[in-house]
Amino acid sequence: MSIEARRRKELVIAAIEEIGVLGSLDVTVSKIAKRAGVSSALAFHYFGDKDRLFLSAMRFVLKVYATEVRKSLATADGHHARLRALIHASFTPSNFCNTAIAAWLNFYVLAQRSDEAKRLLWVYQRRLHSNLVHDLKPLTGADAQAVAERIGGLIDGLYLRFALNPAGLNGESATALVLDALDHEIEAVT
Amino acid sequence: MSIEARRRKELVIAAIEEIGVLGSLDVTVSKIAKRAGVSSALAFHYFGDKDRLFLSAMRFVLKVYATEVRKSLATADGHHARLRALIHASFTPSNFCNTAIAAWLNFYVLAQRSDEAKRLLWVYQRRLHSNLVHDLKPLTGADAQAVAERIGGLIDGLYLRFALNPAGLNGESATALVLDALDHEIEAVT
DNA sequence: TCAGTGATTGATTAACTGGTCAATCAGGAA
DNA sequence: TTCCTGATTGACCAGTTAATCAATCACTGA
Repeated sequence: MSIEARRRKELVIAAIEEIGVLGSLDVTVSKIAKRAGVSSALAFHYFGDKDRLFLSAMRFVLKVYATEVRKSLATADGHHARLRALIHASFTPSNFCNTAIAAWLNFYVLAQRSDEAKRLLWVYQRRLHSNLVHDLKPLTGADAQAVAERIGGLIDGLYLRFALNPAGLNGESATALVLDALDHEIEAVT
Repeated sequence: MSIEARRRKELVIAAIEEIGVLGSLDVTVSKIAKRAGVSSALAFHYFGDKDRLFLSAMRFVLKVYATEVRKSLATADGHHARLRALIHASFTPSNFCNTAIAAWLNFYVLAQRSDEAKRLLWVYQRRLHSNLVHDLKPLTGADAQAVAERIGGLIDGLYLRFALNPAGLNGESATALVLDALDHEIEAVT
């Protein structure tokens, strides 16, 4: 791993942590750099400006999630199992933790003023949606679109509720909640 | 209406609008005051500091929502109708619009650093939850808690999705989506 | 008339922050 | 050695902003 790659990663992780601790995008480049053990000037050297550092942090979080999804799907056999895997991956500790969710919440705020941030979140939602639809279709037929909309929406909603009250929800209970919703949706169609 | 009450309301509404336009809490008191047609010093005179202005804005938004819910429930007869009214009220134009939702999203961010903001959102969630449970119990029995969790979560999730892409969703489609989820949940139990 | 009270503001300040830049440093190639 | 390139930084600046404050202004009750 080159020095540049390492520094970039360290800064990106520091940014996520700092956003997580502060709970907002109102973090200073200096604080981020200090957390990464370098000077703020180096952050500018590598990322150009603050927003590009934020966007890199976003890509990092979404990539972690995508990796989790891929890993989970690899071991799943059959449509129902794949749906379960998809839901399970959404509440894995690497995503469903304080820092990741605080950052994720703030990325929605960033998306209000950054088209690139909006695009990234959009890609995430579309991918989840099409994954859901793909395995829902054989089980629910024409209702797959609407069901996917509801399951996806519920997942996002639980993220939001976790952001407000991390103690009131954990990965397992959230997974169980969504799995039940899935079963009820499928049951209602058949 | 006293001058003080009028000014406070004007400033609160200006704050919500400004947050809506900027899409973040990174708004200046001066801009808010200018939007309200007064000087920034007056905002400090009435609210003491920026955070207390934000909290007042939050209370305002949540009160608008509560009013909508009360109005909607007043005309509903029977458990199922009350559930429909509850869901319908959540997607009324006065709540489910660009400015309100942008503000609402940022209140979740505010809650990351303000206990009072956290408490206010907590009250909102609890009230929705207990409202749902109250009318769900006769229809779903012991599952009422879990179903309410899912319906409430879905509503929040749709708010979030609207924040990202206001064009992809409107009040009617969102209402229909949640109503279908409700029907499927009830159907699955009976 | 006049004193008192709350509304209102322009001016000011102290602190902070994004971003720049010239200057050093370390290591490899020639 | 000498040169070059990328890593790294401390110092610095220009702009912004929350909060303060002394000073008006408008009105009311005695």
